[in-house]
Amino acid sequence: MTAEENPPVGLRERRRRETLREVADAALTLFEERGVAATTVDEIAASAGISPRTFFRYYPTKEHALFHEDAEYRAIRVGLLDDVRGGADLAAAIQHAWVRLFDDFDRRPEIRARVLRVRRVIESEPMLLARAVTNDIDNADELIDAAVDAAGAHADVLTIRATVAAMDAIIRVVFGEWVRRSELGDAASAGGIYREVIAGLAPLGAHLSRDAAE
Amino acid sequence: MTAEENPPVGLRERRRRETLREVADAALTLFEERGVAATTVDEIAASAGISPRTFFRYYPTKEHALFHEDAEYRAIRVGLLDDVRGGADLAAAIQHAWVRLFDDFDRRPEIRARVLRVRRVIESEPMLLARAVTNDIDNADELIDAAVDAAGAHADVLTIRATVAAMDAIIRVVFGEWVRRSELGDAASAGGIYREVIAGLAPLGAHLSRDAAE
DNA sequence: GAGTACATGGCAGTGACTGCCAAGTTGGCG
DNA sequence: CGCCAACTTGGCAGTCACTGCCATGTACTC
Repeated sequence: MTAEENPPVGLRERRRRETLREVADAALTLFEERGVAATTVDEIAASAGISPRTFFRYYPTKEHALFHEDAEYRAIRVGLLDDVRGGADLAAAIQHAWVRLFDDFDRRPEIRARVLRVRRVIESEPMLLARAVTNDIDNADELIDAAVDAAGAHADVLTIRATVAAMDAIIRVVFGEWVRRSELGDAASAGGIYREVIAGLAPLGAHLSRDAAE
Repeated sequence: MTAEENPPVGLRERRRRETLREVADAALTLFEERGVAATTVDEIAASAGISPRTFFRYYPTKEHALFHEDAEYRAIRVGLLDDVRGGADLAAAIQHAWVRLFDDFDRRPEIRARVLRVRRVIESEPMLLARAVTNDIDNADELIDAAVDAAGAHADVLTIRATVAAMDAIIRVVFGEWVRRSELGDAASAGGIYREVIAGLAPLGAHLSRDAAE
């Protein structure tokens, strides 16, 4: 008996996931080849072997097909939520989650390669960057709720929001730089870039803690 | 002779600016009344007294009509660019520019009211929030270039990028909180919220400068 | 006052996305 | 096995955002 996830995986569900993935791959490839604007939903659907009407039952917009969340990504996110709900320091937990993902990139080239392809397309079109940001915002809301719950009655929601927003912004910069360097042929490590950014931000950090003391 | 801007303001240009503004107002009002998705370009155009075809000669998408940049805003941005090009500390200059704008809000209720209306609509639709972020990113590029120029040969572009991104993220949180509180009937001051956020971020700042020292 | 550059509006076309309906599949159950 | 119910798919028609093209008007130039 091949071990599958236990209860909620019927045969239908597995097919659905396969199709989801195939459509995402088709979209990614076409986006890379001819750009996002020049790719029609009809083409993506044809390339994935489904009708255009069905495409929209899998993804609400053509851009969404690019943001198919792979398993590793999801695992990291769930782990982060657990940590935070368990009372971990918010900023440290976020940092830990991303560093873990970045380390994964260095260890597993096939994951690294796919994420890099996706991020490269994202950086190439402002529209996609916008969608990526809305994704970040959605995820952030979940994280903020978790942190608020963990902090209990005396939760400082505003600070929690600001912390998450700042960390997200930093991560976006890391991805941007990662793509930029890789396009220059530099096989940069995302984790390395992250550490560079943190180091560079030390003066700003000092500035922040000083300002508050006034 | 009424003092106008000197060289590049013909009669045509003035009309254009008026129309730009009228269209933006029409869009804002309709968005507030019935939501962004439920408002068609035809309605906005009709309400502003132009044809739909002409609408697209003023704004590339219906969302863009919301992001009409008013004079105060532009003045602040230009001032910031000058400061940075003049060699001012980047984070301090950004902070200074925003605080100046926030103080303007407290002093001039009509500006405050309009910005608040716009931000309220923005916060109500994730897509608009995303557009706002991409706008910020575009403006950021200009600012980053200025900072890089000012720093000369030994400019640390990555740190500059990260600094600007982090500050932008913080400002977005401020606007979000400002809208949230104002919807609760609380006539909050954006400047006050900014100071609250900075104070709350002190531990994160300390965290950042400590991490870098490791 | 004529000529030119530009702004406007209409028209037709493409492409994203939705609701609706008909046909095919799948899964459960007697 | 056979049958019903639930679900999935694809086609069709419709709305709306947005674009290129062209004819007509309006503003600046000399």
